[in-house]
Parts: sequence; structure tokens; C-alpha cells
Amino acid sequence: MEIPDRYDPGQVEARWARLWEERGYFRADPFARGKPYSIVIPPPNVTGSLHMGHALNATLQDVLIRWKRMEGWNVLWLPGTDRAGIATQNVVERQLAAEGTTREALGRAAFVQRVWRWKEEAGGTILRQLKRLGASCDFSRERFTLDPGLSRAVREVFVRLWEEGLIYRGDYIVNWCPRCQTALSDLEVEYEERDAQLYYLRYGPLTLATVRPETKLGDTALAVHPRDRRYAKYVGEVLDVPSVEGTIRMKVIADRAVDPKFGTGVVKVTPAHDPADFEIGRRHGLEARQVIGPDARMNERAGKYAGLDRFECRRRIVEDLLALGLIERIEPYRHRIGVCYRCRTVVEPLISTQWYVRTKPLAEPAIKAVREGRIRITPRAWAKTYYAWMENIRDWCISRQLWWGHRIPVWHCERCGTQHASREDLTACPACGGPVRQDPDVLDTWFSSALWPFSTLGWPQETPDLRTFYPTSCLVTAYDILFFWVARMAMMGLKFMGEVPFHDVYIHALVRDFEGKKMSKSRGNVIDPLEVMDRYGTDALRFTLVALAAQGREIRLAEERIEGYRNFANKLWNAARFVLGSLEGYRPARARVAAPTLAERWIRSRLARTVIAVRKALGAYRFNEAAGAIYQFLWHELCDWYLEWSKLTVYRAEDPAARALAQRTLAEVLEATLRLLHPFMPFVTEELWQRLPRPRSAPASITLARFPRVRRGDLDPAAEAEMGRLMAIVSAIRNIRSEVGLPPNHVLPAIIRPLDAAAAAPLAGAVPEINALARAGARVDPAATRPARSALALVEGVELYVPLAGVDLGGERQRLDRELRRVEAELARLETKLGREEFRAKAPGEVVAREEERRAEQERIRQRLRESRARLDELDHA
RNA sequence: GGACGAUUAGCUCAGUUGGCAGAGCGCUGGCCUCACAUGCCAGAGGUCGCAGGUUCGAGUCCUGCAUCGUCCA
Repeated sequence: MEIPDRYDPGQVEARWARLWEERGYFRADPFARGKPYSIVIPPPNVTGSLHMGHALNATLQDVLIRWKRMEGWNVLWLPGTDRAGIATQNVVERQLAAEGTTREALGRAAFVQRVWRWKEEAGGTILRQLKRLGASCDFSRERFTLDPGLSRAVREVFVRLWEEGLIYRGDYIVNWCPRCQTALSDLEVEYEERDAQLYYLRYGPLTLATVRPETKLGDTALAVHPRDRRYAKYVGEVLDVPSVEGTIRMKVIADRAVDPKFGTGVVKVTPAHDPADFEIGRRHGLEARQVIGPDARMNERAGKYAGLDRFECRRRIVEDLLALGLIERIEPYRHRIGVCYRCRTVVEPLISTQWYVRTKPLAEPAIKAVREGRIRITPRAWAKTYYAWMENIRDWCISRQLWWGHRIPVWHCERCGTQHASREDLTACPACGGPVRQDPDVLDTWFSSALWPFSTLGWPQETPDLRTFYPTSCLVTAYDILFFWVARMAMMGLKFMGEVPFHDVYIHALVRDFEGKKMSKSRGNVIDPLEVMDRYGTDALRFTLVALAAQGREIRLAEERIEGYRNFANKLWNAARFVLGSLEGYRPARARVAAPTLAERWIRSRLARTVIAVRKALGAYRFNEAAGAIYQFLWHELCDWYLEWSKLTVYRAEDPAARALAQRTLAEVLEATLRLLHPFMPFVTEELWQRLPRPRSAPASITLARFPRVRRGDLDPAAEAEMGRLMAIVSAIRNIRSEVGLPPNHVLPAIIRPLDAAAAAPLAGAVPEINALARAGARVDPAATRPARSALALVEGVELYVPLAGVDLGGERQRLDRELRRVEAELARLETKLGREEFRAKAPGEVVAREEERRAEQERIRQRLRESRARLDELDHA
């Protein structure tokens, strides 16, 4: 045979990916016809590589984009990458370390150059991998957050915020990562449970509990809760307290931030090294005595401990305190500790000078936009999370002590001390003409990401792209960056464009391993999408991700699932192989002569229903339902039934018109199914579509073909009902064969007795197909009486007898008993329900009527089954 | 401590206005039937976490509890 019997994705995918790109199918045109539909990709780290989360995220976007493109919208999917400040700088610093040098040794300019070099080397990887995934982005519009255009946008935004007084600089306690040597925003700190010790320290007459004894060197007070009677008498006193450095003086203050239930109810206050203490210190005008430096080592104020690492210092101080008898006891203590989200180093709260954005005025319009439905968040539940965060938003620390990134466009005058934000680089102070130097810090990565939906389209210039494609249609992302990114884009978009950045936000799940654990290299539980694509094919991976993308919080990915959808792709491949093979001698003109058969009407109606279901599901972002509907239709209706059903006609029909009609139905239904499936499985559908006959007006690629639509009259409920009965008859015969234990190749004689004319009509023509599918030699006989030794099956409107001469009846007896039990249970349920007066009185009439009909039907079935059962017993005794 | 979410078949999960509990995988039995053994046919398996309430009727709505998870302090 010409076409292999297994689908081999490898070369098919490579070929089509290349062709699609060469022919520019995905290039957007702001002047093209059609309503605009645009998506900007959540930019992955420029030096990263594709993981399962990216694969899911991109697949969902691609499904939407391909769908809309096929629906005739003017589509743009804009790809790009993010500079990823800390992550990228870390990689290069590690490279330097391996070479035995540091960035400080290299100097700022050379270091930044070095990072650019690394970006050029590694930067293309993830976008290449997206192409491999079939992502139909417009790669000619690729953007990078450090591109000149985007950098101009960053400056413009910064300067405007500055001019409006929304940016300020000040000394605050920040989360400091001693390894990355930079401040982190609250969001960039993650919390881990760790086992630690709780030390009960004696401070003169008082005892307090702390997990960080090393910070005692920076203590400037003791604090208790104002309503704590135990300590009321000490409040306001200054105690002389023996300590490791001799006697120190400690004031006792009262502050409501103190938790009286923690430890002894007394805490020490270290304003320089604890965010809560920082606040307490402010309220009481305490000195902030810094004893730990940015490198997490004790500084000169730590006296004899100076130079020690903070953890080493803790050990030494505890030793010394024990020696002095100043530790009352030590308890094991489990607590949550803040770590850097990039390197897991324990964060050190530190006072330092940082830049902030006032977020309150920006947040308000962003909250309103969601409330008023101008931004729709799906699933809806995430809107609550969004509100909760936005309504309690805190100012955003935007400065990072890194070198890789957008440098803060503020110049400090070395003569008059003024600060100037500027769109252009300054060489002299605008106020006094003195020498200036640019602020050393760079902006938080998310500052530039927040502008992504408009900076990528050309803003601040009024480009055609910006006019056509902003606001974007939908943003697809995982919930873990709802605050980092989505909320900030909403704020910035509204502020600078005066309009929402996207109409819809679709939040998808995070991909986890089979046990629900985060995939990580150190755990070794990573399923690599590239490996999966190699082994099972890209379409299989995509379909798996979509099928699992229910609107929950996590997707547990297991290889068996991928294998299952690989099989699905193969099933489609083979269905097409059958159809192509059956099209031999196909003469479309002949098909017009015959009227469609019942089966043909049925499959077209089922297809129409599937199309409706898929479009509805996609419109509501219920990707898994869309995938499920196609899977069900293609495999369990088209393949299991229609393909089988059509074989008789196709293989040995004497009637050329009937054959041509079946051929046409096969070709057209499959062709439409390919278009329906294309957004999910782009490669295999394109490959097969190219081989199928299609109208002359069809475009050169399925990517440009029209998505299936339903016309009035496509739905045929009568055909569905009648075909349903024929299918039930086939299933009933198969069931008898299997349950009674009759051999598989034995052609079963069977008698089909229609109970009324309505049931009889469609039966007449379908007997050959029923016999073929059920491997039976059935005949229809409205006047038949049941043979003495026979199995009985009851299908709506039809009785079915299968003679069992010379067969052991044990199997049939068991089968009938099981049927009876099922019917009895159903009847019991209906009896109680219908027996209740309130039900008859209060339930809607149609519900009552439906239940009564059902009861009558079940009673009839029970009656016949009982008779049949009794007859079996008689036969046995005879 | 606060908030949110989850609890449905052996496993992973669907189940959108309250009206016969579903899928995939796994399992059992039988089939190399001329597209496909990455397949075909048949089948087993569920007091929908627990306790109350609303309702003619609850997996679905309300209250409480339990367990697990996530986020925010």
C-alpha cells in the first residue's frame, strides 16, 4: 500500500512547519479585512528553553489563533522574549565564575556586552521550539523587551510616571537576596517551611523568643502588646541588660503588632532587619541599627562577630549566650522562611535606597475595568483573587541592583544634588549645568513586561499595528503570574493607552507531574516536551495538553495520556487511509443521482452537532470539551460506525450512484473533520487534507481554510433517532454473542421483529449493514413468533430473537438475570418517585410525563424478560 | 491567622441554569474481521468526603465539620 499504516509525525511536521513559514501564512496585516483578533504571547525568558508549561500555554493560544484565522478574523499572534533580569544575569555570572572571574572585575559595560553575547547565542532557542510546536505566530514581528523600540516605551512610561509624581525613591526595608545582590519585590519572595530552633533569651528580668539570635546585635528596643497585663509594668522603662557585648540598655515599648501568644509575649525589635520591626521602629522613632551587610555578613557594628556569615554568627552567639547563662531554653520550631524565587537563598530584610511606583492610583481603574466587564477573567474565580490583591496593593519596588536590564533613566547631579528623569541621556545637569551620573540601578523585569501589549505594537508611536490590534483580544497565561504580570499590564495599559490591554484573560492550569508535584530538574520528574514531540509527535502532545486543560488549577501529566492521543492521531491517519482507498473510481457527478441514506444523514447530523459543540466550547475557553467532542465524534461515531457501515456500499455496491454518494459522504465528512481538528492537531490534519479531494475554491493550505459551520438543515434529529435504533440492534446482537458465549466467527441467525410501522421502515434497507456489523444473518419479520430456544433482546420498538439451538443456555440465563436486575432497580426508582403525591403536584408536567413513559417502557421490558427467563427454566426441565 | 479551591469508578479528572452519574487510562473476557493490534467487540466497577438543611426532586443550592492543596499575612 502506498500510505504506511502508521502515522509517522517526524518528517510531516518538519515539512509543514517550514512551508507555512516560507509562505508567510501567519504574517499579520493591519490593513487586512476582517475583525482584528490579536494575542501577544507571554514572553518567555530569552535564554530559556521550552518546558511543559510553555507548551501548554502556547498550544492554547495557537488553538485560539488558528481557530479565529479559519473563521475569517484578521489575526495577529505576536511572539517575543523577555530579558529576565535576575535569571539571565545569574547564568552569565555562573559562566564568569567558572572562568575564575566576576562581573565586578569585568566592569559594567563589558559585562552587559557579555550578556548580550549570551543572548545572541542562546536567544533563538525557545522561539525555534515554539515553531516546532506548530505555533502560528507572526515571527516577522518578534520582539524582545530590550529592543530599541521597547526600551523607548520603557523610558517614556518612566518619565511620564515621574512627571506625575508616581515614582519616588526612598530608604525602606526590602527583601534582599544576598546571592543575587539585589532587592526583590514582595512577589519575588517565596516561602518555604523549614525546621529551625526557637531560642528563649534572657533580657534582664524578661525572657523573649526569637529564631534569629544574631539580630540581637541590632536590637534597639523590647516590645510587648499594649494590653498584655503581664508586662504592663515594664512599658516605658529602660532596662540594663547583660548581653554578649556587656551590658546594654533596652527600652520597653508597647505596640499592637506584637503577638502576645508568640513565645513569651515579649519580642526584641530589630528595625534594620525585620519588616515588622521596621514598622514598629517607625512608630516609636527607634534607631535602625544595621548589623548585617548586603553580603549577609555581620558588619563592623557587630563587634567581635564582624565578618561572620549571618548563620555562622548565629551559632557563635548562641554558644556565647549559653556560656553566659542567657539562654533559658531552646525549642524546635517549624516556620516559613522567605527565599529568593530565583536562587532559593534565604532573603535578608535590609534597609536600602530603592525606587517605587505609587500603585494605588493605577490600581483603581484596573479594578474597575474588571468589575465593569471590560476585562473578563476566565475562569471567573480568578477575578476574586485579582480583586483581593489589587484592593490591598502595595507600592511596587521597581529598582534592582543588577546590570542587565533597562537602566533607570534618572541622572543625579553631582554638584547641586538634584535628580532628573529624562527620555534622552543627559550629560549635564539641566538645573545647574553640573556633571551628572546615571542612577546605577535597573528596572524590574516586570516593569517592561507590563507594557508588552502596546510596546510590542509600536507605542509610543501611533502605528497601524497599534491602531488595529490594540486592545488585544485575549491574554493566555497561568495563574502564577496573575499579580506579577496580568495586573500590572492592566494598570499600565489603562494608564498609557486609556484602554484595557486585553478583553479576555484566560488563566490556565500549571502542569504538574503525575503525583501533582511541580516538575523540576532536581526532582527528576520533568517530562520534556521536546522529547515527547520526538517520541509521540507534536499533535499528540498538543491534543493531550488541550484535552487535560480543564479549568482546574493543575494538570497532572502522565505519559500514558500522551500515548493515548498518539493513538488518536494514528486512528485519524488510518481513517483517512480507508477513505482514500475507498475513493477509487470516485465520480462526484454520480453522487447527485441518489438520495442520501439514513446513515449518511446521521453522520452529517452528528458532525454538525460536533461543530456546534466545538465552537461553543472554544468560545467559552472550555478547551477540553472541544477536544473531547472531536475525539468522541471521530473515533466513536465516524470510525466505529459510519466507516464500518459504509464498507458494504463502498466495497461491493452494485449501484454506482449509491457508491458515489457514500464516497462523497466519506470524503466530505472527513474533510470537514480535518478542518475542525486542525487548530488542535495542525500537522496531521494538513498532511491528510492535502491528499483528500476538495473543492477547487479551497485555499492552498488547511491553515487558511474555513472552519466548519453549521447550516440550517444540517441537523437531522429523525435520522439520529432512527440510526440510534439500528445501532442498538447491532449492539444487542453483539452483546448476546459475547454473553451467551457464541463463537466470534459464527454467523448468528437472528429475527428482528418491529413492533410498529415506524420502527419497520428504516429497518428494511439496513439489514445488510446490520448483518455485516453484527456478523449476523438477520431477517426482518413483523409477524415472527419467538423460537422456543432463543435469546431475547429488547430495543425500542423492536424485539430481537437469536435462536440458540444446541447451545448451552447458562450464559443467556445470566445475561437475562443481569438485565432484570437493572430493570428492577430502575423501576423501583421510578415507582417511588411517581408514587409521591407532591411530585405529581409540583414537578413540571413534562417531567412527570417523561417519567411515566419511562415506567411504562421499563414495565414492558421487565414483563418480556420475565417471560423469557421462565421459558429458559421450562426448557431446562423439559 | 485570613482568603480561595478541591474531595465523583482502581488512577487522573469532566459533569455550565437542580430532572436517568460520564470520559481517558487501567482491569476482565473474546477476537490478527480486507483503515488501524498505536486496533476491534463485549463487560465489570460509583450510598458523588461526612452531617444537617432548602426542594416534589440535590453530585449540582445553603450551613457546619473533616481531610488535602494553593495564595496572602
